[in-house]
Amino acid sequence: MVGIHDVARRAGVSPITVSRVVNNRTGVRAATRQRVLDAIAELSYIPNAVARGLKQARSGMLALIITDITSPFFTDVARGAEDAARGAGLSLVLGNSEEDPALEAEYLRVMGERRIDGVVLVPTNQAVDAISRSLPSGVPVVLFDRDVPGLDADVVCCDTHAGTQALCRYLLALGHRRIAIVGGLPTVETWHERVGGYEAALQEAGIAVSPELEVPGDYKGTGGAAAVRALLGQGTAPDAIIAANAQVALGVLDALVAAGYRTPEDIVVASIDDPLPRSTFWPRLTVVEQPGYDMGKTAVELLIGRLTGNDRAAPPRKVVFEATLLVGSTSDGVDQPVPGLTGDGVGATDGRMGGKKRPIASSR
Amino acid sequence: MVGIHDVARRAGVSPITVSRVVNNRTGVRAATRQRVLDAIAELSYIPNAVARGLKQARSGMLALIITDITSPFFTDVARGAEDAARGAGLSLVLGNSEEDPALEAEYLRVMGERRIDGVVLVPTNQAVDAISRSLPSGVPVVLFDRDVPGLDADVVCCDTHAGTQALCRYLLALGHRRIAIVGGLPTVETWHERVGGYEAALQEAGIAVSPELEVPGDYKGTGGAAAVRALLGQGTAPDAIIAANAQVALGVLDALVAAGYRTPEDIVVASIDDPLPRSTFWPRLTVVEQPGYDMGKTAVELLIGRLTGNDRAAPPRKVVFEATLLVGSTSDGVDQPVPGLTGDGVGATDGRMGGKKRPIASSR
DNA sequence: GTGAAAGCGCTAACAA
DNA sequence: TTGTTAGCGCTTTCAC
Repeated sequence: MVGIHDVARRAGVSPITVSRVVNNRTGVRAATRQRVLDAIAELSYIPNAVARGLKQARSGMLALIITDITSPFFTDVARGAEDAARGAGLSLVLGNSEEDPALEAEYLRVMGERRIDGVVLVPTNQAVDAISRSLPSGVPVVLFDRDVPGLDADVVCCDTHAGTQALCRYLLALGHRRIAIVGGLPTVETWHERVGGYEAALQEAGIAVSPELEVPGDYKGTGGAAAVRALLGQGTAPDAIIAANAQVALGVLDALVAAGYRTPEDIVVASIDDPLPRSTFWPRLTVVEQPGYDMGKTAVELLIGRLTGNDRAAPPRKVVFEATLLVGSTSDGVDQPVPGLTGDGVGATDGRMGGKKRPIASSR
Repeated sequence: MVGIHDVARRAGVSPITVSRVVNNRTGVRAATRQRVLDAIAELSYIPNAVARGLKQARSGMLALIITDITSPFFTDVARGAEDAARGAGLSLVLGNSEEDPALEAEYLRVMGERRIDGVVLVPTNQAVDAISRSLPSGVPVVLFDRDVPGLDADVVCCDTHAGTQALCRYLLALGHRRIAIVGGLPTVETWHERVGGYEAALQEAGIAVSPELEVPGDYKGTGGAAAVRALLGQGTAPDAIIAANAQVALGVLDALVAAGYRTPEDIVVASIDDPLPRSTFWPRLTVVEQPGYDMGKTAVELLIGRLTGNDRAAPPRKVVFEATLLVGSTSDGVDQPVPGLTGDGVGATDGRMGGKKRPIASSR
């Protein structure tokens, strides 16, 4: 393997001069620079980022650890994170924890040993220990999608409480009274957030909360289908069902069809996150959408802020994005965002983030 | 940052002994090992994989460079690749080329500098140069989904020629005569493969190939929708449409609905790859499915074979997986694989791979 | 504008 | 079973 030394000899300079050229640093005469560039080309020299990383104590890599790589939401997140990382010359190492704390801990350990420069983590409920044990101190962490109390980390998430509340309000406005919410994982904060928004909307409308209409699951399609079967086994069928995420929505629709129900004629289905790319498919669901791409991008940008030193020691920040209600054909004919229904201060814009996707930033 | 030296001093041994303990090597007395482990725990020592990588000239990382991270097929691939990599103690660095040769070259350059141990690459049509220029010689490459002639690399792909042929045969058996195929990217081999299978089936049935029924696109939903509009603008509408991949299928369905056509009553839609996870959604499409998870897993296993030396210098291998025809409700009521229709030797099993997903292995 | 010396943290080869 | 020596390929510090 040809090294910086070989290039230096060939160009008749010292290794450090080659280093300066490779890293585009000033202080090299144009003629010298050209000689070095020629030597690099002639020898097909490829700089060794591992050696550079060892010396500089920076690997140039970030970790992205998510809980479900097949979820369209996290796929969007990964794309946003990737774009932001590449833009800063960083690479993204992928981890897929499958909601398993042991797997999460294993990933954190490996990432720590690889001297990852920062981590975007969708935490399980046992992440605190794993983080402090596995990561070298000083490695910045951005918690994603879920907050974990008692951790000195930035947080990027989406206000699905307000989003679900808006969605539920909308269903109530359509005249539905027996609304179910199904499919979220009870060990994860986001499920309780969504149920909270749902209950808030019911209470506003003076409707009693029925525990049997809140059916948890595992954020997967099978759980959604099982929830529907459970609901239909009860005395009275619901007239609307809110699926806790995209995959659950597909399971719900499948189970409804299998049981002989039509959507939206018999039972309306709505969802947190769109199960289909850009809502292209028919029938369009009414959904509350999280801006996954921008959330992923923002998470990496927060990490980069910590790394480049500007924000190195800033207090932990929490960036909350707004969910957008998109009304589709499973509940009615409209097909536009309905911002008015979001209410409660959601929609406020924080200047720092550009406000494109309406994040609401606040220190914690 | 605490290093191996600090641990050694604390345990009263030499650094190399600590190294042996950390790497679970034999030749350390149990008592000594325990002293070292205690010291590691007391100091919260985290081994530095960057330094180890520099010394051993192995980074312990593989690259996965795909062309569309939002495609459900490649998502499955990533999951399979991830699982295989983790099982071998390797990490996966992600790249998303978006079918852009420049971006692909950039990723290859960065991965080369990071001294990635191997690459799984979904190549654009300009990959040959980028590979030879950017990767240190000796880094094994597995071409994925698409073959690139003249490259000393293993290949993992799926026989979508046969798959599309089977799908088209099936549509012909249902009585369709004006069958279109839409949405693939003409710069990519896989489109021509699929069209080839389509034409073969037509010719078997004695039906002339009509160029206006072969409408390319970009493997995205918008292209599928545009293709449908083009087809409907022609004199006679097709009675069946084969979408070149999952995303195209959604665009096709969307455009059909928008134009007032029903599926399957007016025009039957079928697809290469299922646009929805595990076919849970209704109406189920008739699809030809590629085993993405196993293909991704196999690709990484091939790389590992090259790395561990068993197959280090073996001639390039090509592993061809079989596509499976799954008949769904958009074309009729059945819902099972139809192996009989696959014909032509597809379905043969290669012992080496276990045959679970029926790969057909052959040296090139 | 350019270079010499030193060392990042680890492990291979050899020695004891 | 344990330790010593040397060096992976690069960049930082200081000197010229």
